[in-house]
Amino acid sequence: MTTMKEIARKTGVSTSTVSLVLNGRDRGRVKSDIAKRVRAAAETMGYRPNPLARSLRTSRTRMLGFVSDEIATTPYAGGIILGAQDAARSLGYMMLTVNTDERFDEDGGIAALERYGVDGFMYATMYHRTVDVPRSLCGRPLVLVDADARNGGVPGIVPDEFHIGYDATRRLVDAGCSRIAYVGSRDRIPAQTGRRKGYRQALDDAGMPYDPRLDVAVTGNQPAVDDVDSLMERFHPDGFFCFNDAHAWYVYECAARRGMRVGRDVSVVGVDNHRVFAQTLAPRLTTVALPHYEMGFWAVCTLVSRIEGVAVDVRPSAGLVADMPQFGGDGTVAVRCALVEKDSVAHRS
Amino acid sequence: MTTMKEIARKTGVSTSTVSLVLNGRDRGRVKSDIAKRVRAAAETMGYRPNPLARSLRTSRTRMLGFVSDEIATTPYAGGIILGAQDAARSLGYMMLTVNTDERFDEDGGIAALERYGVDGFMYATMYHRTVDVPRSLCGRPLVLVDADARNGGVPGIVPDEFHIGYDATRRLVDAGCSRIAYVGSRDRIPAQTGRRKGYRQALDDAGMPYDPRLDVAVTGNQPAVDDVDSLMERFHPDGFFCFNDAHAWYVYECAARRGMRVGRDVSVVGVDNHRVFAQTLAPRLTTVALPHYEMGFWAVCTLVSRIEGVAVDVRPSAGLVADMPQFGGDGTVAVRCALVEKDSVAHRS
DNA sequence: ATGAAAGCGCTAACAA
DNA sequence: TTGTTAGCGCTTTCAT
Repeated sequence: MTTMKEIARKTGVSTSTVSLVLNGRDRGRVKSDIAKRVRAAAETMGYRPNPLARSLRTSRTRMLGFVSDEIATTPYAGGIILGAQDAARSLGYMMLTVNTDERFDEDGGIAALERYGVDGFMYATMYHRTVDVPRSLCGRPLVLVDADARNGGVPGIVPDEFHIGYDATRRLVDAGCSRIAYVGSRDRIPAQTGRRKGYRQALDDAGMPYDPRLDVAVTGNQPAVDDVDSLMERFHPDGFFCFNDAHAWYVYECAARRGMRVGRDVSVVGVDNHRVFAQTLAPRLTTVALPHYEMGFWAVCTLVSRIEGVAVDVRPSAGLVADMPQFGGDGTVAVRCALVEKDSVAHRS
Repeated sequence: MTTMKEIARKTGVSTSTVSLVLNGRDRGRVKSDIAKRVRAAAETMGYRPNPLARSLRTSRTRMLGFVSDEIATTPYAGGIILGAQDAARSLGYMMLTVNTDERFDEDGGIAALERYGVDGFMYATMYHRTVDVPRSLCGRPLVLVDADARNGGVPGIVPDEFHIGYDATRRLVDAGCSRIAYVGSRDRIPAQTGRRKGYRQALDDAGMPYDPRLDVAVTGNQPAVDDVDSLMERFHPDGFFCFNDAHAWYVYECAARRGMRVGRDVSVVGVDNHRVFAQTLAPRLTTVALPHYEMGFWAVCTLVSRIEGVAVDVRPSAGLVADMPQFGGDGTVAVRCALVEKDSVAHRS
């Protein structure tokens, strides 16, 4: 590991000068040819600053704490972490990840992060829900991911549930469906209430009647299949907006049982909660992609811009971006989700 | 933040003494009542060591680098990270996570980790496969997770693919199935070859004939469904061992189409690759649980024991453990996977 | 425009 | 048994 001292010796200047130059604070303080020599030496010697040593003086570590509550076993997390990491790397930050089991040791992990001197925190939940922000996080730079703070006042990012419901339903409307069902969740979470609102609004905007019998909320597994089965049996929907891909599976199953095919006899749009469904299991499922990656990315950008007190300007790698909100906003912001077209929607216009 | 200096001042001793005491190296070097006073002061003042400052002297950070290749968007990762984190916390380590996009910037992230002074590395792939270990990792303490090193010589942990196939098939044999099919993958990866071997061995041990027509490898989506459909149509298997849960879905779909029910008319055992399937989608699916959590946990334990040169002894939190291998071994080790019983196996003995 | 010196919190020789 | 001193790599006054 090359140190500033070594560069100083080699260049015949003092470490202070090296420090100034290498931190880009040499404008009008160091003669430009000296600066050049220093930079050259640093380059050839492969100098890389030691962030830990630096932090001892500055008490800034360029490390970010990522606190999440991956309850036991969750498949959702990936994208968020990925997005956060990409942003962190672009901005020269490192992510320390910690998971709190919520009930016990909620602050243990946070305290550890603090000892390691992280510059700020992200608190992420693995599905969109309302949380009590741990008190140990109050006062520190903090951004919420996929979570609403019960007491408000904390910047954060969540999917735009309303538009998920709206766009999905709209897609079915555009395809010419005339009896569009919503297969929702029985949990009272923002995702359910928001998506359902979007569903109803889309119907309304399309001048289609809202039929409460087509608006179901299911739970469990066998019961859910039974409910969907009975929905099909009695009311013959020709389009289904499904709370998530698991719910969509019920429709696939029931359709298969009665000799119908999704994309031919019925149309289905589902929220791609588990991601894998759209990729491996049911490529034929038209999905609304949750913006996990984008949320992670946005969170880091926002956090860093607060830490450094300046706007940051990096963009996620192309192709992964759904619809990024502006950075740096206060309060919670919602990302619009992308509709990913597959062929599970029959066109009958 | 309380520092040693403050404790020293308050206690009327030198910081060296404080350091000795607080690091537990005071046996026979510091009078026990002084030690007691120091410890008491540390306690009441809420002293917590500053790991960064310490690392400047010791060049040991108690930070571990977790390098993974979450290709764009993977649902598998969660468990590994979770297990690794739990182990790390028990052992007083912190995890820095970084993802390498493999093609570009493979070493960028690793170099960053190195600058931050991690004590060791984990290199994890998000499905069991053979990898070239990045050269930048050579010579450093390193443990592979869910990966085989192409050139060998690196300790690591992978699932016991053979036993996955063996146990799953055995389960179907025990249930009285007489025509057991294997719905495999067309990828030539350890998971496929290993599981298939286990399948054949289990048949053999049960004295059942191996029928190559029941041993299929599918790919794609529609083609896969078609293949399974034709398998059912022509050879009427009564038991299916499926490469993973996505493959199992094909069986569900085809069964539904012909009015058959899994768990009644046919039996299915699948590998729970995506985890979510077993939980949400198909609780009726009897699954072999991949030991992601366990692998992460084991990896950290092994890594730490190599770093510190001593055996570590922590156990994962109960209820999550399939079958942990012993710690500290050299070379790659395989974890036996747990079979999770659901009711997708019909008993017809 | 440059350098000397102090110090961030901690550890480890070496003295005493 | 305890304290003094030096220094890890870096930043930052303050002299020069």
